[in-house]
Amino acid sequence: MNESTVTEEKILQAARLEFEKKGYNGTRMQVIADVAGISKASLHYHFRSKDNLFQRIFNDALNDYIPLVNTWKDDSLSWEEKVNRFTADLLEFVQKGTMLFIIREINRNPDLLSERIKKAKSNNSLVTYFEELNNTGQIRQTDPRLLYIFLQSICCFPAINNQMFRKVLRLTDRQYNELMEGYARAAASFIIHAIKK
Amino acid sequence: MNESTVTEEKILQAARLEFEKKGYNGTRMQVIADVAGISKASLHYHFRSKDNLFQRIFNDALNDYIPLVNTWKDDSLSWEEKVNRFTADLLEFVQKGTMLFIIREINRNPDLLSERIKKAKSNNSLVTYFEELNNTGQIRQTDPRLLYIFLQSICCFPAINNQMFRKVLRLTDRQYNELMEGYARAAASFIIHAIKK
DNA sequence: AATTGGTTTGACCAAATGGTCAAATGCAAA
DNA sequence: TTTGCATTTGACCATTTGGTCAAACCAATT
Repeated sequence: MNESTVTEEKILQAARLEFEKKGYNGTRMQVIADVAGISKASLHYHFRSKDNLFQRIFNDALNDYIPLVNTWKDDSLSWEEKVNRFTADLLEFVQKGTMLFIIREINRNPDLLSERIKKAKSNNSLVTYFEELNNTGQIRQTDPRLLYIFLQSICCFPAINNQMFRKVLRLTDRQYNELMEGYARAAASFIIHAIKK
Repeated sequence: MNESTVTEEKILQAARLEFEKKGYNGTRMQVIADVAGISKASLHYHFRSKDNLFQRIFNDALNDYIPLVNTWKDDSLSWEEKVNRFTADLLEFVQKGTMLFIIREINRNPDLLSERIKKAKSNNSLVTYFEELNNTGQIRQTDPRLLYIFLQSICCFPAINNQMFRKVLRLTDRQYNELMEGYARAAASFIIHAIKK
């Protein structure tokens, strides 16, 4: 890893931190430079502009997220086990705090998604999978698209809304962490009960 | 309604629009003034500062949201009917787009919630209600706090993440609206199946 | 008509902010 | 040692932005 790559790595790390915490509009190039331990001029040398740097960070985030939704085929697990694995995987990702970042920025500028989705695989594999379960009568008849939304909602929302949940439920950080400890399992169980015959 | 109140109403409406769409950091006082059809100086005459105006808008939003969670006692509906009403009420609110605003700003500055929650009623009425259902064995044993999170997630997340859902599910605006038409009922049904014995 | 008091505004200000540039620095090859 | 090239940086710039202020405006009262 040459010297330039090291600097750029430091920049990307700092930028990820700042953009995810403060959002595009709340982020200052000077702060990114400070956190990375370099000058603002150097920052602009490596990444031409704020938009440029942001694009990079945002795409990296999407790249971490999008593949998560495609873990439904290519193995012999039962659908219950697949739900278990999906909630576990998604919750682990979502806990990093990247989800609110993605949603916030997509909402600021919907075009951020448009290009990306166009070149994605043909169809949502979760939807296809549950359509099949529906057709073969293995689950209670449910619109697979709604199922997709329910799963995503239950997994993603707690991480996005944790400040509110913490306070409304009057939990200390410790108590909240304890509660979320078993969240993936509880969520999977909730979902499975909701759709099994 | 005197002349001054009219102006302030115009300002509040414009400010709500801007703050909800762009967030605190993305909002410009000049734009609020333009949308309200007055000068920036006049805007500052009525609301001392950006923070001041924002506080007002944010508190109004919270005031619309918080009471929604307390519709669980004081009537003779069955718990299934209460779930139905809750999802319907919450979804109606959430459709207005205020939810992402609230979450985004709380995340920017967690203190926005702290003061408010302290002077709220003693305990979350949904949690109390489902605790009772648990104790009297009317539903499948489930941590009522998790239940609270599940309900909120299923109702709130679609409105927050609609850009993503729309595109990932490859739906036109028309198709998406059709899908969301029956969302409240489908969500309630999903939840009821998940916890009934 | 003159006075008064609330309201509105154009002009202006200071600070913040993304971005540029020429000069300096360091380092490897010749 | 010198040359050449990538990297770094302090100084600087133009624009944006929240906020101020004195002067103008206007409706009601005297």
